[in-house]
Amino acid sequence: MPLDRSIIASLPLFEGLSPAELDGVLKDARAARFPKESTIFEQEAEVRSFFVLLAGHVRVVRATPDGRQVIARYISEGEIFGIAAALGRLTYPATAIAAVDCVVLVWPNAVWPDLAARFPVLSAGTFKTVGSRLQDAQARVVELATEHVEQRVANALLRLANQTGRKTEAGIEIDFPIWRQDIAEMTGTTLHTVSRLLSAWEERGIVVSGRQRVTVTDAHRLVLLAQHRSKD
Amino acid sequence: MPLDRSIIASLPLFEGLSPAELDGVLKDARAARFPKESTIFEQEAEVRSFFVLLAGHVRVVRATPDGRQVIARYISEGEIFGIAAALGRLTYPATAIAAVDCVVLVWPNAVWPDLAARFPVLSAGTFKTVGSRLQDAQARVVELATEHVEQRVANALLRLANQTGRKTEAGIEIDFPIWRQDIAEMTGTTLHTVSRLLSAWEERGIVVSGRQRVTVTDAHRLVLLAQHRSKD
DNA sequence: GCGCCGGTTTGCGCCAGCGCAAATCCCAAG
DNA sequence: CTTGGGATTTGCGCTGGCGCAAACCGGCGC
Repeated sequence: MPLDRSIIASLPLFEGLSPAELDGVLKDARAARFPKESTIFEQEAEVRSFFVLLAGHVRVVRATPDGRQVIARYISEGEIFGIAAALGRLTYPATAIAAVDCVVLVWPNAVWPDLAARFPVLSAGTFKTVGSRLQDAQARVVELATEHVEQRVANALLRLANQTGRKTEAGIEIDFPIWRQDIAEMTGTTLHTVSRLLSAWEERGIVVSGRQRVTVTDAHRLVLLAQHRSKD
Repeated sequence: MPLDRSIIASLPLFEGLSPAELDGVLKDARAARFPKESTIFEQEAEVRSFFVLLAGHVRVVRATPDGRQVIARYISEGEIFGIAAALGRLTYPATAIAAVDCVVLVWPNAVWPDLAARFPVLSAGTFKTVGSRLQDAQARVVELATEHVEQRVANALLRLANQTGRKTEAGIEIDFPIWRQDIAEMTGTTLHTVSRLLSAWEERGIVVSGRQRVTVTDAHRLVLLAQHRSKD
């Protein structure tokens, strides 16, 4: 396993583990590569593993019975995901797809109880991750329930820019291929509406976008759009 | 503390604890009564305690910066809530209000790490609870993103009926006072639309409703409404 | 260089559901 | 019994945003 141990050791999740302990944690793990657009695990499939993302970006998608789908979140480097087992589930609630070529650590889910018991740091860190996902999900519920499409799309772009933005001379570019349909599935709208919004924003100099690419050039005005109250 | 220990012992959360262990868990708890419509904890307030609901129903509400609010969930008897501390938060992300007169157990949040370490059953149970809340929240995201108001309201009523329904001769009655505005805040719509829907459903014999009261008389047809695809 | 294919843009018509406003109803206090 | 106020119902007009369809565009393979 030619993995850089020091990079792994520096992940927040493993903070506070001694090198020996880290060895113990990693003993049961294997590294795996997932090429762009390949499936890491599938919704409804039996839970066999949990994962830590070392490099790349992962898209987590929930499909509805009638074939529509919603992007639950993007996983960034260093995050733990696929932890359905720890939450007492037998099947994955969503599908995970590599948005770009990815490197992940994989543990068989059976080792979780042991790891969690031996390394409270891990358990607490996972609690924290789950907690922030819960916050996140509930914030999105509020957003979907109270805000207009324009605000939601603005918010989604801002979140992406914050989470995975790469600074370029033009502005903050979202660091993986994303197309209109994706943004629509993050915000509960249609690719048509997203396209219209991006076009309008591009005209006003707030974003620059093209095929599978979005760059936020004026984050400040985008924030204003995101906060815009219908009653002001 | 004139609390019926056996009732507490029978809660799923405490399953698997010996009577002695249960004593240890309860040693740090105190019981408290919250009258109808009183606030148990407030959004943004510093986290001081976590709670288990012994009797009653609690409404958990998130307020938006512009004064609108969204009902995150109703807590039923036996559930743990206000566990922001376990999730690494310093303030509560929402406000909890007693929907009816309530009895709760209260722990100072400082005892959580100790309890979690000493009683893995508690920790795992809380993980499970948080996991199911996360599922729930993400399911609501999908619902809000893909379904129409009619389906969302139908789903909300079905969830309430399942979670807290009381069988009467007329059908399944929701067991606490709930008004149109509440249902609107659970589903991201307005009380007007909810009222129109309930009126229409009442005409068709699917529900009976009145002031602060809803009874589902034909759950089967309500399920059909909830599942109705726009393209059928 | 050309054509194809999938992503993107844009126009157009429509309607679900919101906002406003008024009427009505029902409980509870007096 | 009467009255007041909050909950609920209902009508009406308007519009945000969807669905459909067509045009457009840019990269890639041949």
